[in-house]
Amino acid sequence: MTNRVRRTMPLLPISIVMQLTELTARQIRYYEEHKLISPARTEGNKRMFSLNDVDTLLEIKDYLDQGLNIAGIKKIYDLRETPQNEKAEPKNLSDAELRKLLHEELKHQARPLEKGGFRQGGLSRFFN
Amino acid sequence: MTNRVRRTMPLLPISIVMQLTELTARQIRYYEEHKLISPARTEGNKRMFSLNDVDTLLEIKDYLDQGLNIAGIKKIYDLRETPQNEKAEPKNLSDAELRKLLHEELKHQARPLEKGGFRQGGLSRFFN
DNA sequence: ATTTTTATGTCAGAAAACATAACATCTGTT
DNA sequence: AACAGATGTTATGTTTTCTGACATAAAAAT
Repeated sequence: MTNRVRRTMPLLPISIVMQLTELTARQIRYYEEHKLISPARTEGNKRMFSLNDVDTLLEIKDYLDQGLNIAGIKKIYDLRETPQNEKAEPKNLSDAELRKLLHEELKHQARPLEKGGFRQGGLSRFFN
Repeated sequence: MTNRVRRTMPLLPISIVMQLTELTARQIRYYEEHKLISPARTEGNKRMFSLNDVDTLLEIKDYLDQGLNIAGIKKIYDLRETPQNEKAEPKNLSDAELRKLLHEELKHQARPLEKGGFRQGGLSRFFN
């Protein structure tokens, strides 16, 4: 009878997002503070999250498990959101930074293998 | 990247459901009081609604617009949830009651024609 | 034509959920 | 050892939601 939720619609309070992601409120707010997500706000200033936000949070968890730090994850997202002019100028992100990022990632190559047991990516667990 | 939300999962606070359905909290609680919906509760007793609940509420709105009353809508839902043994015994719902229901509905046949402007059914508006 | 019932509005008081901010702690890096 | 990053914890204030009571307009019953 119904379809796909408009994934950007701010529907979920932080308590639900905590359950869905198994993150603490502290963590979620910290990631927002560092611009990894930007949940909407109610008139009364309460955060309201979209399904996209939840997806992003699950990704962040993954990246952190893989040894990346917040700065690294941030850079990855900044790159994504800037397909810009077909890979125009290298922008203001130095090669040094990118190399460091890559290095960081390689260092931790022996990854923990999904402690949750299963994680087929994103929100698939909650959908059908 | 993602799919269909597990429609029975209690995800939404009443404020969001109000927006989604354009019902007041009073109305939503009243319909619950009359067993048309049964939203989950948090530990702290706050209502949490599933997408199915939202669908149901939109249906209720429609039925009310069509002149049905709460009792009538309730009966319809009770019938639905009782496909039971392939239409076993007529149960405890008398023919008289059913005739009354039908009559009720016919009386109001000249329906208002969707004041909202558009309503293609269910949550489709919020999905893609 | 009254009286009753329905569906909803509104208000009050209490409790839950959430907000921000500060300080604490652990871990890995310099 | 000192520091920075990520998160835990606690305190305090605001928003949201709860239940319950009373009010009311429209519909139904008498």
